Amino acid sequence: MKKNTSIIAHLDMDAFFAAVEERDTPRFAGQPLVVGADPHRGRGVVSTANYPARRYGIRSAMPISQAWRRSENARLQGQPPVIFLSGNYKKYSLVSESIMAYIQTRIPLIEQTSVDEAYLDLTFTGSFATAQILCQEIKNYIARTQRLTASVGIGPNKLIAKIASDFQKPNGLTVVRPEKVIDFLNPLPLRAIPGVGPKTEQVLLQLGLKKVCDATQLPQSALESILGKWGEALFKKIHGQGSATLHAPAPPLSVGSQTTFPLDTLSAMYVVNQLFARCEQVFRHFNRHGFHSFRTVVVTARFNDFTTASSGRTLPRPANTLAKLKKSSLQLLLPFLDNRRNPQLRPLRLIGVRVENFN
DNA sequence: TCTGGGGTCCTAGGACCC
DNA sequence: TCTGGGGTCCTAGGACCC
Repeated sequence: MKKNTSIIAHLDMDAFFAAVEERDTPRFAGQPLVVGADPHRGRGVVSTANYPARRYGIRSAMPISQAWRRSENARLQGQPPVIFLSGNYKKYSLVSESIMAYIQTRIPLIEQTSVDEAYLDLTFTGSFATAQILCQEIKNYIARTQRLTASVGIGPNKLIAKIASDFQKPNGLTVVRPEKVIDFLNPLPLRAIPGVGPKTEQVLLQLGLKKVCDATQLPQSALESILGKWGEALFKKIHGQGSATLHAPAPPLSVGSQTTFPLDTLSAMYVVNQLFARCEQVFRHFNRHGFHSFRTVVVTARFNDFTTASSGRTLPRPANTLAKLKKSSLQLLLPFLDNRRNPQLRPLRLIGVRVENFN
């Protein structure tokens, strides 16, 4: 008798925030568009670039000033400039809720991992062919009712589904049957493996490891000696092993808030006011989650050279008042405003506060 | 016109305890 | 009559993800 294979899908909305804006404003259709920070004021990054903007080399997390430069270069060459929008996150989350609610009417078990992504357990369909039809129906529904596209990957576990959803973006539907997993992974760059970021990629490239099939030549022990415990996890991933278990949403382990100042500063009054505003925000969220107390407070400071330091304290007993949060975070902040934890008295560009250890 | 904000997980050293 | 050895908690930093 054949072993029971799980069938997992990963659904990922294409350029979600930008696609919603494009949909809702007809004159934006087909134009390069970026949702993110205001390129004319302040500091920040690209949140989402639509596909025309990506053709200018604009990517998520790119400094908005750099995106602006790319837009200007394109404009000087007679191409349409980028439309920059600050984003309406309430709207995006309503669109997301509507899509996820529909999916739940079709599929008993789903795990939403962000505003625009979810895993779907399609094992109940009994075959990859039926699962594919169901996913196509969901894509059709999203296209018809929301005028948005999603990319879907289907595989025997969450890892393969996730990689597959990224394989043919946008508007893709990629099915990787269990017997095709190795062939699917082998030619991919190692960067396509979730968890391999810029640093790990660099380490692996130095060793001549560029593609998955380069790394699968190595025994697990070699990856472990290169990457430590993460090497063991990576070994499993490049061999296609992953979990097929979907998880219910769990309460957060920490709640934080941070802000980058418009200008770097060492003004104690300004920074303390900003810190207290972050404390109030954190305290609102802490209460909204229904937690009774927190026991650890962490303050983060980022200096004008972009180095980041944090200082935390676990209280002798759980606390649950805004006053206590402000008092603790102020004590943790002060060393960043003088020589104790800021040797050259570098101006601060960011301050943040986070609470952990809930009850 | 340098580099957001909200998170999770892992590591490593020191304190502390039995 | 040189420095045991786990286990757990705490702190700081870093990689990564959306």
